[in-house]
Amino acid sequence: MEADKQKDEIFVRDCPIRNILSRISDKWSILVIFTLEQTAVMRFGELQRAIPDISQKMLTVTLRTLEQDGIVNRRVYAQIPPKVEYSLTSRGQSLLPRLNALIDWAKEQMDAIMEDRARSGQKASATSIIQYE
Amino acid sequence: MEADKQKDEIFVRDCPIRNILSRISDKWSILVIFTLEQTAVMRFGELQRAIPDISQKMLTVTLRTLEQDGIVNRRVYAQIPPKVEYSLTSRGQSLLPRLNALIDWAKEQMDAIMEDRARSGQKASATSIIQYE
DNA sequence: CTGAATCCATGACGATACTG
DNA sequence: CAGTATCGTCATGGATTCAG
Repeated sequence: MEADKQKDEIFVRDCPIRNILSRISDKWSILVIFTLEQTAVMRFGELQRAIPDISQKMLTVTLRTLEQDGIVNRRVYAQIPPKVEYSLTSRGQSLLPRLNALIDWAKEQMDAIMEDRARSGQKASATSIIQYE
Repeated sequence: MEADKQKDEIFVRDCPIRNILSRISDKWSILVIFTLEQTAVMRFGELQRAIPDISQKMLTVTLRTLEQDGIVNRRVYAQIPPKVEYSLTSRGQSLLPRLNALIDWAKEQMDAIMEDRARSGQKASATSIIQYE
């Protein structure tokens, strides 16, 4: 009734799986989370240097979303020049083991998948930012 | 040297995490995987009925990708009308525990996240396709 | 029944410039 | 230093149509 002009923005299907996956499966969230795992507390500029490919905009957006989801803390110091520190919340830390389980699986399967995909014309240069032991 | 006209399509950063996440974090893959977990072998039409929101195109694309990654099997019966059955491969099944760990976490945190997000104007109708016990 | 092919809307993302 | 604002590009995915 109230949805005459525009479509209903409420979609019937949004299950927990999709909700959580959409939160961490964007382009940069995982990378930020793992970067913060290695260095518990980081300033904005540090994160940017640790993840060279990310733009300021996307780093900001990613951090804001992670903050909204209670995965990272954002601590602002009232000083000039500004100083803002980011760190994982306990919820963010509780996510790590699960994420690691998934990534371990990924590493196990990666070679095989790459071979399977070879004839599909898949690129794979392996310079990764985060070191996996 | 060979990249004069066009940009290099090879991006320096593609780490295993991103590679695997990008494979399962599209809109439908997870849903298909979990649907196939519940009913081991399903025909195309069954999958479509089990996931009402998905379009034929996206179901096809999703299944093709999952097949390329060795996560689902595709079995074609040479008959008219066509009959195609999909099922999880062993690799697909090995993914499930990890995925479940993540989803358990998601369920645990979901309520809290929703409350945190309330003031951000987040929609959340909870009619999910897959039942979580 | 199981797709393939096409067109198109949306939103994610990147580059750049500007600011307290 | 840590953002915000704006704009352009491109991939994702939905609707529709055609086909074996």
